[in-house]
Amino acid sequence: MALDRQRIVTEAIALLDAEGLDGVTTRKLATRLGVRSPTLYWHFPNKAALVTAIAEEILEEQFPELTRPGPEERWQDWLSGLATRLRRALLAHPDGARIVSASQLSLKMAAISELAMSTLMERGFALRQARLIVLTVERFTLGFVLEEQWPRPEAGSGEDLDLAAYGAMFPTVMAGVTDYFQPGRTVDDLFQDCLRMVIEGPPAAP
Amino acid sequence: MALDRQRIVTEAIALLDAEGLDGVTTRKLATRLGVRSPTLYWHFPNKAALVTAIAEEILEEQFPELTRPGPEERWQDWLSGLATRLRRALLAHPDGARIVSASQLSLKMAAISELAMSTLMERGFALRQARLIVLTVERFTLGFVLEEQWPRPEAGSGEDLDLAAYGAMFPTVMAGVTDYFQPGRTVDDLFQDCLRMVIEGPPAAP
DNA sequence: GGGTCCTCCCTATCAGTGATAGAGAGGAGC
DNA sequence: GCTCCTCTCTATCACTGATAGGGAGGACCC
Repeated sequence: MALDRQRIVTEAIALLDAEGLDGVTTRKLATRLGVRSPTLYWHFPNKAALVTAIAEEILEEQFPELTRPGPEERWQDWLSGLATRLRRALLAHPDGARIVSASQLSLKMAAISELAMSTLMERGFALRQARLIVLTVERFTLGFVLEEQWPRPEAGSGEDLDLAAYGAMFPTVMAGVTDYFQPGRTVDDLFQDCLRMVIEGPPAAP
Repeated sequence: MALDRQRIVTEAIALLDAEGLDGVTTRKLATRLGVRSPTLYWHFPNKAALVTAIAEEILEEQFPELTRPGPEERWQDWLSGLATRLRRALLAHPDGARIVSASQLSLKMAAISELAMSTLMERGFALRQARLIVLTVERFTLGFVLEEQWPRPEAGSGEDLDLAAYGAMFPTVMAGVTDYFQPGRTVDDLFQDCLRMVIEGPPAAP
């Protein structure tokens, strides 16, 4: 099987799923491809370019095509769905947010921005407003998933002890966390609630 | 001069300022301190702990003390100021956002959250609402600066060419950028505008 | 005073990383 | 048949974070 960019990226993502971003080394990837590591440098100028290609692929998986809202659909709901798909893309692979945030000038990301901004303008927003809204939603989503994705589950160590001390020092934060995740709520709900605040606005100030 | 954590962190930040996060290696840092690199491992268990300490120091610089709003101050203005200080902290050193986002369980960050949430609750917000607002503002700010801070200015290469192609593919995005940075506007204004949207709510939907 | 422990820094060394130089196999096209 | 081009190889670099284990020197106790 010939070695081309697409096959390299596909295998890189498999390796990423297995070992996380830090596990994606040129040697391990080459071994998986039945090849020696310098070979990769014929297809990619350096590792950063490879990571960028991975980022594009991750986005592509979740956005095979970009669709505008239906005529009856509220722009708020449509934009919220777009952000949710973006988050899903970032969550679909370990360190997804780190990877996408490290990839500069992503074409797919730009295409998403283009779609969102032009859609908002069709709905009557001025250029500047459209840009503000889209930028805010995108960067919030990235920041959210970045923190959400941090601690690769490596349980075992003294976790409760830290949590107890933490709760003593920051009672309100602690109360907020435990209050929030009470019945069947998940981080997904948290994201949706925050996203709604960004898009629809915060609750009336008391 | 005795070597202690504080002196190591101070010198690490000087090195960070000079060479960026990737330039902060144990050897370079040790050389600056007049010491050999394994010595650092007596003071820090590993490099991640060092980076976390750097993150705490970066936040500490900008938040030597945490102050609540005055009785007449709108919570929106106070919270906006808090986020602005957070952004300033992240921007004060190269890769600041990367560093802080990579540091897990930052105590200073938790202290900031605690202050913000309890302040909002004093102003009448329910626990859950306070948490949503604070979380959203924090993660948005992190995401914003993370992207803002990306391209370490390394000009020279074919930059205009890319921009031209970019503009052809994504006209609305391009128009938004050029429209925005017209007269004396800067990224600071962009951040403030986005932040206002998060805190005060988006403009009335057309 | 003498012994013992602890703190702090050292030398030597490891495995692993991204990356480059330069050789060579093998097919395409003239 | 020759030449070029595409692709992969071996060999090697400079560096990285990290560990093992030794030793100087002060603190502290008998």
